[in-house]
Amino acid sequence: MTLTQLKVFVLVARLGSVKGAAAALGVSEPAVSQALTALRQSLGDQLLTRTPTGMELTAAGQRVVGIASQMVHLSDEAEAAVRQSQGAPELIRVVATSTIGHAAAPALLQAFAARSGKVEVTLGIAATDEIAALLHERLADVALGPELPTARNDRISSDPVMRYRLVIAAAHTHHLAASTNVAPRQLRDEVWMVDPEGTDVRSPVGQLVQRIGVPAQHVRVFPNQSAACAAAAAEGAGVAPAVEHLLRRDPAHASLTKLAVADFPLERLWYVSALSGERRQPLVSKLQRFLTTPEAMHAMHSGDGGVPAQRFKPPVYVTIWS
Amino acid sequence: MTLTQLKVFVLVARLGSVKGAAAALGVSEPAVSQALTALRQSLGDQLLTRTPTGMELTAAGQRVVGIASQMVHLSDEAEAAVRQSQGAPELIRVVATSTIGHAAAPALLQAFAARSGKVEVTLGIAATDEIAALLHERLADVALGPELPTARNDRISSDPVMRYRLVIAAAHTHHLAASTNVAPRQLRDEVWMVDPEGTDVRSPVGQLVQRIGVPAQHVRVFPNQSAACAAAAAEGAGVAPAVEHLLRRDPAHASLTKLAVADFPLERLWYVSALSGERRQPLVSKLQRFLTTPEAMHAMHSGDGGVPAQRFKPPVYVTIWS
DNA sequence: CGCCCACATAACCGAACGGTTATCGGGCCC
DNA sequence: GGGCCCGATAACCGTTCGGTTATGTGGGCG
Repeated sequence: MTLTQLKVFVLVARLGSVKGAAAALGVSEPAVSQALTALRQSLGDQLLTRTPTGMELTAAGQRVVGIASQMVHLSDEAEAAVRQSQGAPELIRVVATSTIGHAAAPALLQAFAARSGKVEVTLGIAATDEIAALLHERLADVALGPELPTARNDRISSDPVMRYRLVIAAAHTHHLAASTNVAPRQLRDEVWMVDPEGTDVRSPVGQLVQRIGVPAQHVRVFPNQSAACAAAAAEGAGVAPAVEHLLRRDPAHASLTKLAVADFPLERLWYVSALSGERRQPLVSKLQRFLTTPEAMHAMHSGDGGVPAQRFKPPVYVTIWS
Repeated sequence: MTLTQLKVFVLVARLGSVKGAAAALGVSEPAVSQALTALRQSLGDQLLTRTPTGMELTAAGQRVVGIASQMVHLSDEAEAAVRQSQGAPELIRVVATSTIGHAAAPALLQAFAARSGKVEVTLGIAATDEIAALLHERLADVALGPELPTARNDRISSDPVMRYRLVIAAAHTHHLAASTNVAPRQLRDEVWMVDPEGTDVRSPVGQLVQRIGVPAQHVRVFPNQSAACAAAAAEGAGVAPAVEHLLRRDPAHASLTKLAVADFPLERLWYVSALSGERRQPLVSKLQRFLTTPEAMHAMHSGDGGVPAQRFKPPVYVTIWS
């Protein structure tokens, strides 16, 4: 399997004709035909068959053409990436879960970048179980979020870097606001206002929602925790799980109270995760060390703004529904 | 640039050592070193530089290693795809926007598959502006949804296949339920209960929300239109834009009414889109023809169930936040 | 029937790929 | 300063790749 062979295959599949592909590539017809034969042999399938009306994809060919097309696309992209980053600063690509990614990471990473000199930091948001894949595919260098399960023999290491407390926020007018001892089960019929991480069964909030047995239609998802808190404050009903020290600097803070739910505040840890088996990028270790410094703590509590986070939503995907 | 060169590069980057990579691959050290040199020349960047502690990625190398890793991954995947689909049925991969994907497409595609014999149909959900990319990358064969803008010189053709009417549903107890003439602007302060497509500014509902100027915190997103309608019915407040004929067979139908909003019901069309410049897959044309038949109309109105739709959320991505 | 069109195959060729062994060169460390 | 470790380079070699021209082969169609 060769990139040029793949390129030829994709073109023939598109045009439905060897002749057409040859013309498009400016080479002779047998050249195309041969490239196809070679690919056929190396993959063990005809990929394309002759029909009266042109060339048609086999079942396997249909599956392969999408993959091949992307490989071709990526080879172009690699060249573009090099051209574009000649002399560019060092790059560290951080991915975080929703809560930390919106509320804490921007300020933290800005402080880190400012302190490290010529460094470019990017920040993406993803669900917990996407994060492992992103690290493995080297689409992200390091992740901030809950501890990643070290499933099978994958080589991801998670180290705790920061302690936080999860509280249940609600409006002052909430019917449980005055209670001094709320049982978690009492919250089952509340409307839960959560950020996207709240739908992630591997996050603390997601697990909580699941454990209590909140019905799905009572869970309202907001783009971030701040919006969820604002809604809880505005509507005067419903509960919004929130990170205590982030809540404190939230605009809605004044009109919210923490419910006295048993077991709360919940003590949890944020972890920094990266591929461990291999040589860690120097910047990754540097970031990890930075996150445990008082300077980082201060940056998180004081600042907002900084490196903007965006949903990890690239234009194109690799593997389709499988 | 060769696949084996990329494989070598990724391995060296991981291990931070030429020697280690050579050992891992079971080849001599110069073989690895040379592969690296060749890649360096073809890309025009050092990619990896020697340091006292091992090999370190350059700025360009950092960008390339993720891309290279995926190309290697994809080459494996291509082989797996062939093995897995020897003798498998023909495949047609449909992508649809949220509304049609959940409510109409499953029944339609099931009817199509049943009628066509040995065919495998998969259905994915994506936002309008992801769809064009998915078609271009050949990750989907055909799309159902709104008309796709024929931007630049891209070769996507959109053809109308089905007419539908958009209505504004609300609970019988809604304060505007009895009005016989509601101006759109009156709905600005309502809570809008929408499916994910409602957040897509290129969908009819998204445009409506934007045009009326509904503030973001008044938009509640539900996993599908049926859930949004159920919430509107249950809460007795808020409005849920819905497709009229799909609403008719919705469980919440009995407790909902259509508001008499000016300009409503809105007449719209669903389109089927595919790459046009190239040879169209026979199955795609077949599906397109099928969708205009009375049989398809009947399937959509009667059935639910069928081909299950899932969010287009693969494990791995191609392009990073750029 | 035989022509024609389009893909496949054959035979051939230069260049690149992927591998080897041997040698050079540049930091670290004793 | 002298090893020593590790990567780069040199010289060499067989195989594959990607291309050519020439020659099958097989299915519509006049």
